Amino acid sequence: MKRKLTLKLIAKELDVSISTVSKALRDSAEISEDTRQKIKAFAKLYNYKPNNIALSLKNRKTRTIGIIIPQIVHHFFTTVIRGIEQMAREHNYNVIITLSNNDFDKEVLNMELLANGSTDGFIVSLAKETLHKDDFRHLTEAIDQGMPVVMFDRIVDEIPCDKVLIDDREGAKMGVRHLLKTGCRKIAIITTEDYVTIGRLRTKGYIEALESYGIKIEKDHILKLDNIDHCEGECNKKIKNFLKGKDIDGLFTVNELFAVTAAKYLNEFGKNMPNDVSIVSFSDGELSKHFIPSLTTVSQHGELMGRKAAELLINKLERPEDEVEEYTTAYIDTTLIERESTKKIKN
Amino acid sequence: MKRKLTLKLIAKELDVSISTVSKALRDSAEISEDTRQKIKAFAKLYNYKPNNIALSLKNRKTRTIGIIIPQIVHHFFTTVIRGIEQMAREHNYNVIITLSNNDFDKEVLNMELLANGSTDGFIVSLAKETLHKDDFRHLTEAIDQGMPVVMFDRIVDEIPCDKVLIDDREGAKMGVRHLLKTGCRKIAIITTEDYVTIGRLRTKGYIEALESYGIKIEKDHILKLDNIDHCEGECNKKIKNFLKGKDIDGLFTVNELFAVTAAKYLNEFGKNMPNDVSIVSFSDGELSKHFIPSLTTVSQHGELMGRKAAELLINKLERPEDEVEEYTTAYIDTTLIERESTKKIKN
DNA sequence: TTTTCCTACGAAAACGTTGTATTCTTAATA
DNA sequence: TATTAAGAATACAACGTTTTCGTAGGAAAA
Repeated sequence: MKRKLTLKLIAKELDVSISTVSKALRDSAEISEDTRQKIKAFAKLYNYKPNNIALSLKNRKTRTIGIIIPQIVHHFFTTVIRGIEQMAREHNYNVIITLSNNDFDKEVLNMELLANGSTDGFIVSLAKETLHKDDFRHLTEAIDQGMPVVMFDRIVDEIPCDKVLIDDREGAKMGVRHLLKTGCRKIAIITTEDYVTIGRLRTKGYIEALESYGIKIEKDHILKLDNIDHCEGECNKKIKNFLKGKDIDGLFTVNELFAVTAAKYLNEFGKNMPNDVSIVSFSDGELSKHFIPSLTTVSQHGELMGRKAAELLINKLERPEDEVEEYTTAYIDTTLIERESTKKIKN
Repeated sequence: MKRKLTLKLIAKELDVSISTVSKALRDSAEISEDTRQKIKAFAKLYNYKPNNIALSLKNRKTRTIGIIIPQIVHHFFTTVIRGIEQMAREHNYNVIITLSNNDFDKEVLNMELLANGSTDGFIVSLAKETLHKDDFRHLTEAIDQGMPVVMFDRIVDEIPCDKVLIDDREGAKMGVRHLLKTGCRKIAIITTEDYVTIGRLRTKGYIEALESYGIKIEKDHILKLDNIDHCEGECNKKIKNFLKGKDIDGLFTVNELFAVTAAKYLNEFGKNMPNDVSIVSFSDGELSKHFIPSLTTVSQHGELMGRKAAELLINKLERPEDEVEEYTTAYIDTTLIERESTKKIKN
């Protein structure tokens, strides 16, 4: 349990000053070849590594990116994290992840904690409760203090900062259009209440797609659920009731979970997929891929979002002091991944 | 873009010394009631928060736990992280997560990086490549330097440190026994090569369960695959060939992915689950829950593992200097979660 | 011999804290 | 009146770096 090696210890050991050691290790020309070699050899032998914390303090830079997300047991978020991590690593940044559990207070706490010197900037996806509460002081405060912030996925328009989004409206439109192209005309949607931005936008895309085909929107073809991340008990029941005896030939859902839950009940009702009912789901994940039938999805490319978010943040962190403030909103393209839950398009 | 408030700034503003400010804020009796109130009011007004980095440097403690895992897009690992995060938060610790991508070099790099003052200790699940290479110098080095290390799930016995495991052998035994109890007698297993500890142990459990029922082990009932985390292309083919025309009535797999992949082919071969073939899979996740039929699984309670790992680490971090070194290996119980892919036990 | 200029190193400050030691008042005691 | 005690504030060192500035000593130039 020996103490970590520091410049001071090396200096004492080799009987030179701390400055000399520091300079030698950084290959300063001020130090003679001899001394430099001696010091470097010693440092290497005993595996000296500069202390990160001390460096952070000195440079007032941590080279650390803070991520604040609602939850981690969630395929989409993990892919985003993977993207962020990649990009960060490529630029020699570290990553700290904190979870808000969709809780407003915890989100605020996490931000304060990370803002106290631990990170140089944030990548945030807002907690459901925060969106609901419409209280963003913690964000504006961080920004005011000069902390660059990048929001992704669950964002709020008013905050002046970089944003990374997918075009939820376009994505949903593409998904629903695919159902239309394969011949579906009675298409239902399972989505979220409107205060969840992504749910609202995806619903909008659904509506626009139908309208572009001149199809009237039926209110009872739309099911809005409370939560976008879980679906248990009550939620299951709502989906079951919604589908029971409904005369539809297509279903669009804003996430995988709603899709597989719906599929389960459709199965029970003796419907065949894709022949009786075709399904397209937003969010491409493990469930869609391995479900039987495998689900056609609108992939949101979380990894790319993560990479983009990290890129924007790093740009901000490394821009020259005097550069003018400018905020970007980047859109990541969605892709339709065709699988077994939809019919082939006829030529 | 105003500068962050520091003790120094407050001191200048209120025309007192830095020490006075520090003491006032920490409610030292040395400072008069008057001054104390004045300083605290000012600090509160301008939302002063002590700088974490400076504190870390001063205390030579970061109150940060480093997590090093092979990958994050993985349900089990995310549940473990959630557990660690919970426990950490409860004890006022932060969490830094780094990914090795199952790459030995990256694992070493991450450890070195985090060891340079960023964290007080590690929670590690080893990269596949590390296990394969059998090179653990980075671990022993960290431990030698006084960094507490806790390993979980993908561990190696020789390293002296705390460990959190599930009893893979027992868990597999329980799963296979369940198949036996529901009447299966011709049970196959899809597992990994033996150098993956968890695969080896689960295979062992499978064998022991069969032996306890006096059933002979058939070599061609055992399929060993290379990778435990992915299953694509080549791997799919192997599973398909393995199952094709095989006369079995039960199947045990060491993870969900193998299970659903197998289920897909069994479906294709016209087998009904659970009537023709029953399936039990290790690792309880989203796939098992939502698959049709939903899968009976051996749940490994990742969250509990995470909590336990964090608890062990925090204990080490906060034990008195002179306490004797002692290493614990904690076992987290597995649970059988009965679903639709197995038959009911007859009374 | 004196001055100038390198070379090779060291001292010290700074980053933001905290805790120990010290100083300076003022009031109480002998 | 001189001494002491307390109360209230400050100085300083330390955590581990980097960097600016300073300087000793010797060689070259005048």
